[in-house]
Amino acid sequence: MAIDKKEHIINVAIELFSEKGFEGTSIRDLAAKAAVNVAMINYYFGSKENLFKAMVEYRATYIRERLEEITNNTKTTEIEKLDAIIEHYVYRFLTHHKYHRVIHQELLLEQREEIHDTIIKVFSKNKDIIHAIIEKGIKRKVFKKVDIAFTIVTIIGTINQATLSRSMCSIMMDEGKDFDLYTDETFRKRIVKHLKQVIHSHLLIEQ
Amino acid sequence: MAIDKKEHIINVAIELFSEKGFEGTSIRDLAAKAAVNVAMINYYFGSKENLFKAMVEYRATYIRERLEEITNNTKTTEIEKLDAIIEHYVYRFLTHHKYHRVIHQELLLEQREEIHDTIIKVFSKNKDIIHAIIEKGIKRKVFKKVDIAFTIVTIIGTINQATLSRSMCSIMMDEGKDFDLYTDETFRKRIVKHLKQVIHSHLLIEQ
DNA sequence: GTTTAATTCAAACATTTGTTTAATATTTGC
DNA sequence: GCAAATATTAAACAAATGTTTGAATTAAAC
Repeated sequence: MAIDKKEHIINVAIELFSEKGFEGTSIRDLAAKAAVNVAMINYYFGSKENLFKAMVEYRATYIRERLEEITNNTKTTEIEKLDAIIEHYVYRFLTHHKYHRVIHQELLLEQREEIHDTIIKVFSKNKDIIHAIIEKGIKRKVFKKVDIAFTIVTIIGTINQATLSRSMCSIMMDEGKDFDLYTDETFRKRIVKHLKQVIHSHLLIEQ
Repeated sequence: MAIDKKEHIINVAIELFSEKGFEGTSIRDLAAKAAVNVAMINYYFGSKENLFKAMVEYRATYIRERLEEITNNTKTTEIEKLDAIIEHYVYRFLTHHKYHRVIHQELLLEQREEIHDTIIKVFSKNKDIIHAIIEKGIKRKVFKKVDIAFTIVTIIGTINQATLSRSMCSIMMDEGKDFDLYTDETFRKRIVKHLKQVIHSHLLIEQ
């Protein structure tokens, strides 16, 4: 019962923080939208900042499992692994775009140290996994000797740029305001296709 | 005299908004850091939001001029134009990273409609310029038939990802906290080299 | 069914917020 | 050098902020 309510508050927090930012969202906004009393948030989480922490940790490592699954599959080549990673990242960023927007904002602001560190740690581990795959591809001479760090920057940066801002996306796609990128299947496939193409021609020695 | 002071306040605003966000920065913080009376900000700009507007417009079109210069140069090929654009963007994002961080944040939040529209319009025009160059390259059959919109997303996304967050960058580069990416020349050259490489192999038909 | 613990609530708390005021100081135009 | 406009200030304003309180309600334990 209590857990359900906590989860409900966290989900409302994701919604509001992603729209208005952490400082832009008041406890009263939050309580109203979650249909609970203002005092409940402090009762459950202790403080607004602790709610934020709980929110961040709520989904912190949910990408990792899939990344490790992909890495540990011995039947796939390096480029197939990267393809799978691209597909998974795009899918996750689109379905959980609000959560990722909050995380992204906090990463930029570097205000709340503890939260920032949590995000950094999660990201760092995921980076290492991708790094290892590209490194192996280079060693096996199926990949060119590229700048691995920036190759990852391009993958994540492209996905972030395409999914984080609705209006930015509308401009890019020359789409109207009614177009919902977060549920549009052809849009998702278009990012994936493009990004795979970029990474393939960037990495593969012969194509 | 008045203009100098206005400019000074705007520069302090860029500094603080980029660190703490718009809602996270109080007029009193701002006044203290700018060493002016709190009332001066409303005296000069009317309101906190108007200061924000003034700040956004302050440098709104400063990239455009160079973009048009690059386009209008009849002696360069399409790929040379793109190379010049990449160099310029990276340079500008690094030297004015605080301003760009503020703009980026506002683009994500979509809170203040008027400001958001200004940013969108500026960005949209710049996009059109780059779009036209790639389109011409495709027509002239020196470029592959790529997804133009997402190619621009990759360019801007890579630069954003590499320059917007200091800590994100530190992870990526495996550098310590003392490393200052915004002034490091070899870092700048490394982004440019990587991004040119990515775009070349993505676009050019024979290399 | 009573006692104990957990939950919910409206109200109050002390700060902080953006903004305005009205008095004072400074600069400008002549 | 004087009048009018501009700039600067400390103080006050009302509204909003995160948090706490203490009583009331509900659930759990025995």
